[in-house]
Parts: sequence; structure tokens; C-alpha cells
Amino acid sequence: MSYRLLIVEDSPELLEIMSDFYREEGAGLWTVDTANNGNDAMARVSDESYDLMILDIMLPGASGFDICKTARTKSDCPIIFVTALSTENFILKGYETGCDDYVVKPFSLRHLYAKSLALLKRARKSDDGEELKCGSISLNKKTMMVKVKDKTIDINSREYFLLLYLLENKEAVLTRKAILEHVWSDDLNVSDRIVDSTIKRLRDCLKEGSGQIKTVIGRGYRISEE
Amino acid sequence: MSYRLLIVEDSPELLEIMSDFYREEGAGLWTVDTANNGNDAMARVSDESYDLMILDIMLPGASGFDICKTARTKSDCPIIFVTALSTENFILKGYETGCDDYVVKPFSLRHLYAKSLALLKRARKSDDGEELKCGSISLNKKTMMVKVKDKTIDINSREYFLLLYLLENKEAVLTRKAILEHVWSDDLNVSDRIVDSTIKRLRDCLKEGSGQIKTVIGRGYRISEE
DNA sequence: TCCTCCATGTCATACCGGTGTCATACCGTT
DNA sequence: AACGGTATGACACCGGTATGACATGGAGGA
Repeated sequence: MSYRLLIVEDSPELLEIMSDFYREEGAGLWTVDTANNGNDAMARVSDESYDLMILDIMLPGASGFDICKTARTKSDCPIIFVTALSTENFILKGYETGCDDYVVKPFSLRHLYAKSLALLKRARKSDDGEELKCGSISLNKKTMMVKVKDKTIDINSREYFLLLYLLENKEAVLTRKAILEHVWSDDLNVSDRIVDSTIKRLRDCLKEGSGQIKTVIGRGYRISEE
Repeated sequence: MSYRLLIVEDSPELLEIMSDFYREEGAGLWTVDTANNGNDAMARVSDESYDLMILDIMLPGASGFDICKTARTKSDCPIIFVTALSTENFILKGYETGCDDYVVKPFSLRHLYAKSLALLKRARKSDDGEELKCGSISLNKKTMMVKVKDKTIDINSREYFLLLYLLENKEAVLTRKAILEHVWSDDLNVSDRIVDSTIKRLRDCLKEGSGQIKTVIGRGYRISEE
């Protein structure tokens, strides 16, 4: 699996140098999209989803600041400005719009690349895509499929969202109250014993993985890597 | 609540300028610790826990690289190098040791400050709530997880709340009466010998950390950093 | 429209482990 | 050595949890 990168830069030479560098250096780690003007960039930002964006600021059409602001309305993806605008006002404005870093031209490509990896590593901590894993259990948010030891299992809706909530809070103890609020938010007029029942059904579905759901008496449940 | 910042820099003037800036700019947002040599810095990194570190590289004693590596063995706190070493090799080495950013002197203090905020914002995403720590024991109120030497342990309800009460009053001697009122507030019709029993069970769970719970004969118990 | 099936919630009961009590061993202080 | 206080292990009770049977209601097909 590779990371989606968007590079926006109006100089065709620099754009090519940069995108080639990312494509080659990572040996397939990156899937690079490019844009050489603000409007194309805006279109991509709205339609696609990226793991990292590198934006010039001065562009034909929308500016890098505009792109950054728009991107922030829909995602939390790391954003690096790369620009010749080196005055402090521009730099601070960049951070105000929500960027993660601001690099002034001329710059070292290797340095930028190292920054990108560091940032990606940090961003992935909080949002690791569609796959949630815990021990032998894995759940894919996009396809809504659940696997135990690489074998797909069937699972009902409530059980799915319960498992999702557990996985999103791996290792943490979740009280019945918290579970109800998250998984039964559509209808809170249920007995909190329903959690027990659904946990049982979930455990039955998980088979060998069932032991990973721990009962924490007096407090709730937690999922652990065994 | 404020964020803990460590600045390591061997030039006294620059150190003062930086720490003053962080103290004033954030109006109490930052609690700043400083060190002007590698060995002091190492000691702080081992003993304390920070939300952000700003490290010079060339230092008397241990280098900034050494400090970064050591820090990474115990925590994931954001680290920024600030140094005059501007060659690409040094920069890449910085990222290899696990830093989040590498700033070359001379630099803009406001830019550094903006970087710090951006980094803190991103790091906090993965931050899982407030941690009570005491020596090798740590308890997370949000996830209700208890760790000893970074290893999660299982703990029962009473034991958990007893430990919580001890940690919220770190180092203080707590009488059985006080403990009963806080931990057994639901049912005060119990013998105060129950505290002894529960302390024992808690110690059994804590294993290597058990020595941190001290008996204070004739008065009660206290938890200490060993 | 009716029937069937399945997802989901409720309930009664069985089960189990957490938790409190107690008796005894141990320890430190005098 | 004696005494007061603490540690420890055994034991039993009770409350919370597991479990299976049953009720309900909605979706989809004939």
C-alpha cells in the first residue's frame, strides 16, 4: 500500500524534479498527483483524499493558502508549504491557515523528503486509515469487512459498530454507558444489558479471536492484543 | 493546564531569549525547563516527561542526537533540532534519530514558535488523555489503563480506584479512614481492614511496582516514586 | 398482501469471580 | 519478651456477567 501525495507547483521543471524524487526515492511508497495551478489543485483536493500535500503559495488561480483552508475543512492531512515567500508575515499566515510546515525556497529535496516522512509518521498515529488491527482481528472501515486470522467472518450491524468502537479505543476500558452512547446513539431507550448480549454475539462471531474481548468487572469491556 | 517544554542549548544568551519567548508568548501555555549541556539534558529526559523538546546538537557532554535517541526509547514526544549544523548529512541524521523537524540557525523565533504549535496540535491527536504517573506506575484516567514499566496490567475495580486515590495524592500519607471515605464511599459499612486486603491485592497486581506503595505504621499508606 | 427469516432487544436463570471477613502469622517498636 | 499493628491466605457470600430462550419488528420475496 502506498501513500497518496499531492504536489502543487507552477514551475514545470521544479514540479517534475520533485515528483520524480518522491516516486524514485520511496520505491513505490508514494503515489504522486500533481497540479500546476490553483484551480486544478482545488478540484483535486475536493475530489480526492491525500496522505500528504506539498503546496506552493503563489499560483495561477487559487493560492496555496486557499487550497490549505479548503483542505482543512474536509481533512486533517499533513500540509507543507514550499514557497519563495520568506517574510515572517507570510510564514505566520501559513501556520494560521493550518499547515504543518513551511519551507522556504531554495530548499534541500532530501530535507523536505525527510520532513515528509516524519510528518507522515506522526499523522498516522492519529489516523491510520481504514484498517484497524488488534491481535488477530482486523476491521476494514471502507469495506466493512472483519477478519480473524485472515479469515473473513460474517458480522451483524450492531456487532460491527461495537467492534469498531472497541478497536478505535484499543486496550482502553469502555464503560457500558460509553458504549451505549456510541453504538446505540440512535436509540438510547435500551437496557444496558443489551451490551452484554451483543458482546456475546460478537464473541461468538470472532471464534478464536473472542478471547481478546476482555470483561472488566464493574467497569466495562476492553479489547486487547491478547 | 500547560505544556511541558524542554529547551537544550549551550549558549546562555540564546537559551534565555528562547525560554523567555515561550514563557511570554503563550501567556502560561508553556512550562519551560532548560539545560545547557548534554548530561543535564539526559538526566531531565530520563526523569521527566515533556510535551515538546527543542534540542541543540553540539553540546558539552552528550550530543543532541544522543538525547533524541534516548528520548525516543521512552516517549513519542515531538522533538525539534535547532542547530548551526546545516549540511545535508547532519539534517538527514537528525531525521534518522527520529526528530520531527530540523531548524537551521539563524532562525526566526516566531517561525519556530508556529512550528511548535503545529506539531503540538498534531501530536495531541494521538495523545490519549491525562496520565497520572508515579515512578514506574502510570494510570490513564480516560482509558482506565494501568501500566507498570510500560506494560499494561490487569486490575480490579476496587484496586483501580484505590490506586487512583493514591496517585491523586502522590507521596502523601493517606489514613485508612480517608481511603475508606474515598474508595468505599458507596458502602461505608465495612471493616477498615478491607483496606489492608485491597492494598495487598493491588501490590500483587503491580508486581515490580509494588514497592512503591509504602506502609506507614500507625497512620496508613502512601505511594512514592520508589 | 402475507409469510418467512433474520436482526435485535428483553428477560430469567445459572454461573463465577470480586470483594469483604476472619483467623493466624509476621514484624517492628518499646 | 510483649504488644499493637500489619501481612497473608482461606473462605463464603453476593452482585455482576454469561447464556440461552423468547418476543418483536422490519426487510424482502413469493
